[in-house]
Amino acid sequence: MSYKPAILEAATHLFAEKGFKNTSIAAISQLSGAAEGTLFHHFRNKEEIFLEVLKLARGRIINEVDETINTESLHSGLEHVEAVINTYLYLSEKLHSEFSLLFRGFSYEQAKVHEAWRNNLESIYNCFLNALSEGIVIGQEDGSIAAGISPTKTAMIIFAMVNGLVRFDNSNLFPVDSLYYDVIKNCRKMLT
Amino acid sequence: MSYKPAILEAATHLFAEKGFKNTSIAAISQLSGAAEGTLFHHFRNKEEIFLEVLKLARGRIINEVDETINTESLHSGLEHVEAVINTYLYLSEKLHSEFSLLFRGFSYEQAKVHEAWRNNLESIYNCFLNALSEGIVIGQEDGSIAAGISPTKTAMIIFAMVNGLVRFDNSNLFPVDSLYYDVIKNCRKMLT
DNA sequence: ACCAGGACCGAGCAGTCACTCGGTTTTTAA
DNA sequence: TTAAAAACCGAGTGACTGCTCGGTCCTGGT
Repeated sequence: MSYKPAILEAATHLFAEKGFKNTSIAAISQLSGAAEGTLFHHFRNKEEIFLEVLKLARGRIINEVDETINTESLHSGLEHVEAVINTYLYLSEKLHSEFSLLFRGFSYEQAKVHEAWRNNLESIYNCFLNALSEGIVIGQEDGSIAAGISPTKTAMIIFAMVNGLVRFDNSNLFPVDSLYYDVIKNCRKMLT
Repeated sequence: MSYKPAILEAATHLFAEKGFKNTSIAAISQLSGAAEGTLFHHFRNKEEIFLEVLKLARGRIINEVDETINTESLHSGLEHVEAVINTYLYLSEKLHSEFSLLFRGFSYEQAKVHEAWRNNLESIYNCFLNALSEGIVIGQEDGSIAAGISPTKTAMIIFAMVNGLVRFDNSNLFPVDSLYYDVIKNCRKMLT
């Protein structure tokens, strides 16, 4: 057996809670049970640990999205869009740590230096954005969504809304559990 | 003359770009031109510098909001809401660094330790949230906004949307300049 | 002219950090 | 059974951190 999975699990939680700089190798070592030297046996440096954590999170999130959306039987484009939103809200609770990683800001500078980090984050965002705009296109074909609106622009706006709310909740700024129904309701207003 | 303003200005930019932990006293000293010792003559420690930076940002933002909204002549609640949104979009560019500070996540843990930090952030958010829900209430009285909706809930949803978009832009994730008109349009759909 | 007090300085301190390295233990495969 | 490989260990290292402290410089009031 190897400590690698335990290290990644511990690192996921610590990076999510405290951020990259605020998480020390010593802390990951302690939480995972592996000695500090062992961390550097499995990973070249701290940044590589973070990259692997991001990859893992991306895999988990995208996997769940594909599964949830493809499993459900959707009868219209509007239902498709609503399913994506519900999935996002559902996953933000189920994969709390992974979403916290998403929400930790990566400034322009950091992203330029660590392009690999940003690529992982972007592909998670794009997964949802694409699913939303696909749903809108389908909806415009079957008539469940108004024809005049731009799929990509509206997808971005809806995503910003849902993402913004989840972020409030995730960072304990405002409680938003009671708003989930209102979100769907308002999206319907925007789309029909 | 005192280095205090220069220190706060330098700290604002560095904290906004790199975050608290990633900004060193040495860096603030270098950018401001003041010696390291001088920083600790004006401030007790690094955390106090950050707190003063937050206070300054809050003052600037809230001041601008009051000015902009009170100056404009608004004929309906709907116009009031739209003015708040436009102000937010406008300020996010004008006070770019200050907004970056807003967007840097403060996890539950950090916020518990540094309650004063969170209070400043919350009061900025509440400034916009209150302005939005006030506008909705006014709009429901004068008939420009539908009666059925909840002011506080809808204010939160609209704010999440606008805030989410600005955050995308601010952290260079997606360019959203072309979406500003669509934001207003979609808000109108939600409110009428 | 003098002095008190605030502004300013930067070498130095103790602590923390990511990371290395020489070594032991465990696993794997022949 | 044995030997190579992989996993693991933790004391040690140098770079960096926030912060202190003894001192100089500048300014305004008398």
